[in-house]
Amino acid sequence: MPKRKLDPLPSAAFQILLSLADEDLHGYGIMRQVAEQTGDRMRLGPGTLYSSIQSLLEEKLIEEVDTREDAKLGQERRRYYRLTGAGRTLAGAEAERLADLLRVARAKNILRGDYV
Amino acid sequence: MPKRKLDPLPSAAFQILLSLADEDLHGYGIMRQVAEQTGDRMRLGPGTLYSSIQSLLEEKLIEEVDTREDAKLGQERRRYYRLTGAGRTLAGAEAERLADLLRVARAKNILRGDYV
DNA sequence: TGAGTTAAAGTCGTTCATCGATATATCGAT
DNA sequence: ATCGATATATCGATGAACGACTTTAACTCA
Repeated sequence: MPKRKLDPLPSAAFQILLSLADEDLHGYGIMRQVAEQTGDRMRLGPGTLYSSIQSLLEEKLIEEVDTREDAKLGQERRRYYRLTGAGRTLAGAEAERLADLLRVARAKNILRGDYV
Repeated sequence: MPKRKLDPLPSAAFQILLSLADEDLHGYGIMRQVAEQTGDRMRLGPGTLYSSIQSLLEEKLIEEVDTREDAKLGQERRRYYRLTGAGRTLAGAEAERLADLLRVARAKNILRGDYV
């Protein structure tokens, strides 16, 4: 049987899934969204960005959406992406995994103990 | 100025720091502790384990402790490691970073919203 | 109008993290 | 005496991440 790629989910891929959780975005928009979402502490360079998008598409965790309704000329270069059901599920599982890790960290007094 | 290694902190390295947060352990013990800590969802193979230990030592995030007090014969092969102050600080910073990510995930309804 | 900036998608090569197989040796139990 | 667990370590392959670079188009504004 063919081994699944993106297992474990690379952190760049998780960032991308997160950024698409509440809105469809194009590549460049994902870049900005990730930077914003992490308070600029994490940036996706084009290398990581576009190759991650490629894998996510292959695993059908995101899909490209036709934006014919975007009638603005000069916007055709944009390629919008949307989270699939599988993508949302996987992002949730990854978030749970991180939450477990944080529980461990808190139990060991690595993190101050207030609500995360 | 010389660029710091382990920046960003690889997830295997974080796991190791976590496993050392409340007790000194030797390599093999770290393996088992990581597996236990993550409910067996994450395992460190020897390749990742020993090369990560190497980098962590170089960056003085962990240190080797002489276990002369362990008088048991036949245990001399064990090499015990301990978290340094810098290691604890860095682990904390990484945990904060993950906590931030989880806040984003929760805000976007990726994670069910109870206390992590 | 033309210059510079930002938006946008992408390629390429390098470095580094991760993994699994393999090696080697000791220990405890059967 | 042999087997499985303990224990440390190396090696080679794969793959993730990064940054430099490229190309094209649109926007700003002097």
